[in-house]
Amino acid sequence: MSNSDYSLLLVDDEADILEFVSYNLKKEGFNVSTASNGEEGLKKAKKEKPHLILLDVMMPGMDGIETCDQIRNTSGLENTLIAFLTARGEDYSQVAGFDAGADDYITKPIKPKVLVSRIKALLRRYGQNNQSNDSVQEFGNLTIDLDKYQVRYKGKKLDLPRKEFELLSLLISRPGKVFHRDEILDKIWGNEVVVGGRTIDVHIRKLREKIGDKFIKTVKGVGYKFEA
Amino acid sequence: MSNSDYSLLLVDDEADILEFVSYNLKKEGFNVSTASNGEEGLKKAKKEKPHLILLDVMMPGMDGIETCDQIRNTSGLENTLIAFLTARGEDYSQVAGFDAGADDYITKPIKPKVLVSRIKALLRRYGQNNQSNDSVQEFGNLTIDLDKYQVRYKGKKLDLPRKEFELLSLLISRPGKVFHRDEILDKIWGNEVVVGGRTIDVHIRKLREKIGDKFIKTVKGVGYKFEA
DNA sequence: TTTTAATTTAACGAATTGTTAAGACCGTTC
DNA sequence: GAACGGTCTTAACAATTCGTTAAATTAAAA
Repeated sequence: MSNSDYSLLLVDDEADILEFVSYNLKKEGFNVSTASNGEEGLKKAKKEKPHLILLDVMMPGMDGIETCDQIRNTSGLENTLIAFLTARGEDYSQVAGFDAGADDYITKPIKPKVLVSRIKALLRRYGQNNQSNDSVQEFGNLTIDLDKYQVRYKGKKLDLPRKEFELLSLLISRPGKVFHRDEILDKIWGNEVVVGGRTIDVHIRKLREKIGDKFIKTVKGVGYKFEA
Repeated sequence: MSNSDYSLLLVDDEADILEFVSYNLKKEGFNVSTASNGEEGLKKAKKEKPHLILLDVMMPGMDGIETCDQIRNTSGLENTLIAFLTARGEDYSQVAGFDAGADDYITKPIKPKVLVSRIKALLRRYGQNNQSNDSVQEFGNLTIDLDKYQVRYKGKKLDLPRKEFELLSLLISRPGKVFHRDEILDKIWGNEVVVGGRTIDVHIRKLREKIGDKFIKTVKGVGYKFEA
């Protein structure tokens, strides 16, 4: 799972901080949305169901602790990750924060890199809990499972030899994209290995033998591509 | 679930801290065991399988980061919670800590109440999963009990030697997934042990001798996988 | 048509894994 | 502490699968 698979909600009343933190998180690929007070945060949380909510503690109106409480009591958000992000490092509020059901309590100032590390650590566990380890991709009657080195064609299991499997994986990694012969050699054989000019073709042949001619297309003079 | 249902392992080279922290955690009802260096910590972790490990970063010999790495690569401990507990608040080590797979990074000095809050937060969210593990898995006429180091094949009890059992457990931990030879060596032999190239095969052979050829499949050039 | 590139086949050689047996190692028991 | 039993590792060789090449054939482009 990459960062772009996760959505974060950032709640803080200070526009500067909102912008600075949000900028840094977006740069890392996260999907970030923001709210400038507790009420708005709660509303957006309900609507967007983000994976993680970053909450400022001190806010006018509904403060962070209370917002956290409300979130925890909202059906569908009981298990959302919540981290306080605050300038106060006092014991009282930290303990209170955890008591309100927070998963982390991060004190400002904090460098972006460190913040990102913490967020990743939180999400890492989250992703595990909601185990959906799908390394499986489907294209019509063709299924490929990267982890299991397993290809299914028309429901039948196929055990492809390594090079064939890697070649297919590569093409599938970006469906539609044409991979130049050089590129294929680089990625699968490595640039120090030298093989004859027809080697790729033979493997393509064997693949087509097994999964039919529809998926792998030749682009003459250039290379091959996978098409769904 | 109360604190007394959880066991913690505390690893620090300073006896004072070990005693102080341990005292405070015990007072809260946790089952606490201690180790005064990385090697000892790793050993105890393997034996006791605690719910959470508190690791000092700076230690003579194997430091916290390395210890964390090793723990993460130990079969059965991949998902154990790890929190660094350190006097250093530098960015580098904090990021490095999370990169090593830690779940929290706590900087000293910290008041006992706050520490307990953090620990509770960690256990609250993630401690549940590793609880009440069935530890018994069934695949047709094959049964494996992780806790009891016990395998049954066609109703017969099999007492597998340790390495064979660990190898089987590893493969079974993610049925279908292909484990690369490197990966197997890492997880079962550890990355500092060097063994010959045929060692894995021989163990696989012995396993197949005992549980038949149907379960363990070879993926040539890659590794092995378990299939139900 | 001529030329160039891709496909297909079969066969060989290389690389990987399977198998067996023997010895090293370790803890236990007498 | 000597003998024993089981485990782990290594080494040597066999078996198998895989990858590559070459050469003939077909298809596409100029």
